[in-house]
Amino acid sequence: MALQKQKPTIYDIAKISGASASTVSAALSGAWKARRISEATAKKIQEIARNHGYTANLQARGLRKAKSGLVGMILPIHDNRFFSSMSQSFEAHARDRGWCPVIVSTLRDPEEEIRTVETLASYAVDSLFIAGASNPDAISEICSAAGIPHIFIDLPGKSAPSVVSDNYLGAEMLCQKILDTMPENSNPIRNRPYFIGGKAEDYATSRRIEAFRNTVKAKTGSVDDSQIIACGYAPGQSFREITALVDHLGGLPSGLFLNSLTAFEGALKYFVTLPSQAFKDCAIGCYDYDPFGAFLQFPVYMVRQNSDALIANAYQIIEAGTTTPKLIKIKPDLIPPRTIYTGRFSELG
Amino acid sequence: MALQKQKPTIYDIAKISGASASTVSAALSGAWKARRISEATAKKIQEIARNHGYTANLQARGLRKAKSGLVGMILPIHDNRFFSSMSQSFEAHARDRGWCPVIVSTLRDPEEEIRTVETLASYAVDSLFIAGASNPDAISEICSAAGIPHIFIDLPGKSAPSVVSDNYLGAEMLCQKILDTMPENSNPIRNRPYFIGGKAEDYATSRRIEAFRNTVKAKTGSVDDSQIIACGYAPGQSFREITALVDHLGGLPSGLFLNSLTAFEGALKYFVTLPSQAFKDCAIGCYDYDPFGAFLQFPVYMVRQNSDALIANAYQIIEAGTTTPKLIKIKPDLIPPRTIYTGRFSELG
DNA sequence: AACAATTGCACAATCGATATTGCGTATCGC
DNA sequence: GCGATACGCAATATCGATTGTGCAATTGTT
Repeated sequence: MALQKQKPTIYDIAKISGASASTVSAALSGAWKARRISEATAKKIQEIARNHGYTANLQARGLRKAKSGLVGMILPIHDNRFFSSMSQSFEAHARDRGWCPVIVSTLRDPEEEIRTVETLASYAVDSLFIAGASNPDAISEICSAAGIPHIFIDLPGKSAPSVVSDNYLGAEMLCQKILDTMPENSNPIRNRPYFIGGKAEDYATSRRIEAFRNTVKAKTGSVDDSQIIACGYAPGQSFREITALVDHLGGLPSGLFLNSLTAFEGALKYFVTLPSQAFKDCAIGCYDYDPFGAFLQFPVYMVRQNSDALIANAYQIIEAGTTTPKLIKIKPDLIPPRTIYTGRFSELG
Repeated sequence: MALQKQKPTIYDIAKISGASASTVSAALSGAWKARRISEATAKKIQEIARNHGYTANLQARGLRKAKSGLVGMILPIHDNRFFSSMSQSFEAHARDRGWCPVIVSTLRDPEEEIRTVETLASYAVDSLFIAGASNPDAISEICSAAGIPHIFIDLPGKSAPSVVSDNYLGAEMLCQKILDTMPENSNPIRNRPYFIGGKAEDYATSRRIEAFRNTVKAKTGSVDDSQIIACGYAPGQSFREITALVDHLGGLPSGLFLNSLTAFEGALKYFVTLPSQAFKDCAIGCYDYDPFGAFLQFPVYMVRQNSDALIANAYQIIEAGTTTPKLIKIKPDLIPPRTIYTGRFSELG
């Protein structure tokens, strides 16, 4: 058991089989035909390798081939339905291609982003998927310098291809629903929808804010800056902002556009302090989908970004070898209240 | 820009600085003091390296040192609050130590598990955290053969240390709450709690089933096997089982112990087809916590496993160098309905 | 039978870093 | 003033795989 016999290398297998290391390598890598190794020799070596539990040292291979077999993805946070379902898709596609996925979250910290990209570059990831970065250009530069094909998900990079959700469309649909279902409120400052969460500088959020503005303006004639509270993504922030808002308005506004699941979580943290009927006069929508969010004590329209389509398209582009800027938009879906979408992994888990 | 100058290596830096590669290595790795390189030389080399954008090739380093700087974790699925918050903790702890986290999900497929562990071993991960594996012994064997320190999370391994949730205690607390809040039902086969989800063979589930049995028996005098429906973790499964159950009982039972968030999701998919008042006469509890699950149209008691404590303890054990079997139990928390726990990352996201 | 072509494989260089060894020079002790 | 340390660094082997090259032995050609 505890025999510290190291893992066998091609040299061990070579010794045992009587062949040379290069022959072993060829036999095991599948290159034996091209290298004119006889089938008998190849089979024999493969058999011996199997019996001795040989597995390749992927660091050595990676060093030699200047490739690693790793595909990297960076995202803001794991602990979120949107991103974790992206992880799931990312992994499934990687697996299909025999690659090993490395998913790292950067907590939306620009420095952490850079550090992470550099680390992944040092491990020679063969390509990098970047979701929700705050400084795409700096990342592109590092990747380009290291010769790493990369692609941006859900934010357009200036110097690499991108696959984004159609944030304008999604926000427009959601906003329209909020406006349509918004109850009349006698208090004018409460009788209008509010946008909560996200960072105005972020591409996705900026598109959504634009849609919010336009849609609300078209319906109600005007939008005040105070209706847009881009307080970041953290639950703690939105909790504080909503608390303050309700305090200021003297109650919930008649419409709430929650810009992310995390913002929604923060809102929820406040909502639980309210009596149940408090939600009667507020139409609530959330950009991003969570099955549990779809069945709360109040109806919620949610926008489900098609994370699998985002990822699938990104893989296609990467595999096609495209490195020039290019923008693909994926249409999100508006999910009505009480709709449980369990996705392509509903038979797993 | 597009100058295909490869990333500089220590040899490039050596040439530029006039020093030898080994000196460059020492200067950059921080080992220069121990290797009696003068501070002046070291500083000069570091400066040059910085100016030329040198970063170490971690594959080469890994090959040479027979270490990779990678820490692996395998888990069943990303797209789940319990596991994704484990990922978040796992990563944070890895970062604190300067390690690079590699998190891979195996979809509870035993073969995939083995393949994944072998792949990670081939990349020479320095240690491996195994959460929710279906065949711990096989994994242990591979790791031991490869000399990889490993630890099991939430299931006890026979040949390596483990950190587990106190599943019995958690299930007991949850079950007690369900029994306490369970409404009286005139129909005897509906007037009892049902346990839904999970695999009876799995350690965690088996402990929970035991607690369920004992607690229910203590309260009601008996438990029938039909009350325990360990139909797996997939939402699709629990959806079908609950549909069939309600069909068979002629309505919801008076208590439901949902054994995982995924089982809960499946239940939800059925619940949305029911009228709102259907839940009045059913006490529902879920093992595992989701903030959105805490505020549904019906009250739900949830058990929050302390994923951060699980991970933190696991890191401690790994760092202490413990490789012998050992079992640490972490107490889970019972979270009442309408309680939004946003965790240690509530200021992020 | 002489020569060419093919087959089957071994040898050695290489990837980029680290670790061991050793050599010349400066400093020290007495 | 001469050997003993200490110092500062270069050379070199090494990690385990891949790959270009070359050399026998076999097969084929006329």
